[in-house]
Amino acid sequence: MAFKIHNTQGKARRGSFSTIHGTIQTPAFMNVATAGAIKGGLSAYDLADIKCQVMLSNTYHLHLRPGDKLVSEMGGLHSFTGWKGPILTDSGGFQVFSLSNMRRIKEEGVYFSSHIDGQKLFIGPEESMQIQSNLGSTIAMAFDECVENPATYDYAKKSCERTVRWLYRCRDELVLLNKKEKTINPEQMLFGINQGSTFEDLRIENMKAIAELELDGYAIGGLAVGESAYDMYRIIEAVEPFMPQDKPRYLMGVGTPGNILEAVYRGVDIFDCVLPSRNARHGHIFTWQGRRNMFNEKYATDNLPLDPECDCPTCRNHSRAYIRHLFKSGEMLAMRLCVIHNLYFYNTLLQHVRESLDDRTFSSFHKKFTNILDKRV
RNA sequence: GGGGGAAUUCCCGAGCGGCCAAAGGGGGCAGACUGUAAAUCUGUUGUCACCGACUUCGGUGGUUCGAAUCCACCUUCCCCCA
Repeated sequence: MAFKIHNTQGKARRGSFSTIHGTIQTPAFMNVATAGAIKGGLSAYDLADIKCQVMLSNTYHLHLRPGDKLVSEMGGLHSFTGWKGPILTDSGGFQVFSLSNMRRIKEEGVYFSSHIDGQKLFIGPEESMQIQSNLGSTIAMAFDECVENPATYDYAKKSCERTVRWLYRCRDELVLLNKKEKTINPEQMLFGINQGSTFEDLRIENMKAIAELELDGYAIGGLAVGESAYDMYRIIEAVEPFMPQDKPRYLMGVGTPGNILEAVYRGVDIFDCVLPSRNARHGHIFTWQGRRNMFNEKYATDNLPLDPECDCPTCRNHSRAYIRHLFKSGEMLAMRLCVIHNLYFYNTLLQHVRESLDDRTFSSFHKKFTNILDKRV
């Protein structure tokens, strides 16, 4: 079995997930590299320095540019980017949400107008699987609709039933693709995605339906799209009992350090989020004392590292005053240094979560940090 | 020596009698960002007793009900001719 649970504390699970590109220790954070690179100027050779276990890339974006066929010709995403570890590719389902004003959803799939040049393109379940197969990622995500919030009950129900039909098509297509001769990763795995907006009964019904497919893992999608943290935790709690125990559970797009601790506490194993990298580029950093905005005047003559409790390459070498100056001067190094710090922080946070589960101190770790990490200092 | 032009809020720069505490940019200060159309976006930036009042547009003095805007002189800077 690919996924193994080492021990649990309450709902929280300490596990490992083996893939042909290496074993992922869970709970884990996946580092977002939408177009095949972590924004802010990080190369694959930087990923070890930020303790990255898994890289995440995007089907829609790589299909548009440079094209999945080209990536395939270049030997697949691993060869193309130089990252040899596990890669998860998101299916394009999030773009159904984020690019909602330039697409139309039909039963067969989604018609997009390219956000780059307006060109018409179609992505359905089969297309998404074909693209992800060409990319050769470790884990492919099912093509879904990330439903916007708030949604009506009727729309959420219709959408999530369609997403289930799409899931069957994704599964069937991937079985075929994995058997093809020139397939880059013949062992590409598939995760299904739970939807149902903020309606507990829809979420549960949907989870039961997709669990029948016995996929490699299960994700909770459609959260952190504007609903309250209370609703997010409520939905996780509602769905969790119906998620297979022996498969990794991935909460898509979440979240703040506090969100992640709360979700681990409720039984989630894997996360990804653009917050640490995007905020870093905007000068906002995460530390063990809370969040900081490096643009703030108070850091102008502050000679301490970003986080005195951090030993990332940035904190080992540079002061807050210097990094503030780099931002003020428009130096791209500012972004790179802060992205390195924030991702190191997230990956280290999850490492501490794992260690606390190993020695059964997660509950006090959770209690100690869940509130302070999201606060501003 | 002669002729012409210009001085605006931290900076650049609009404004050419009332709708001007004064466009726009820059800079400053602050906020947002959750499966990345984001090195982006938003707010704010004379003072205060801040739904109102007060002091600002090189200086001084005028014209006018009313002036950053018109007139006179002064100061400084720029350009052209000698």
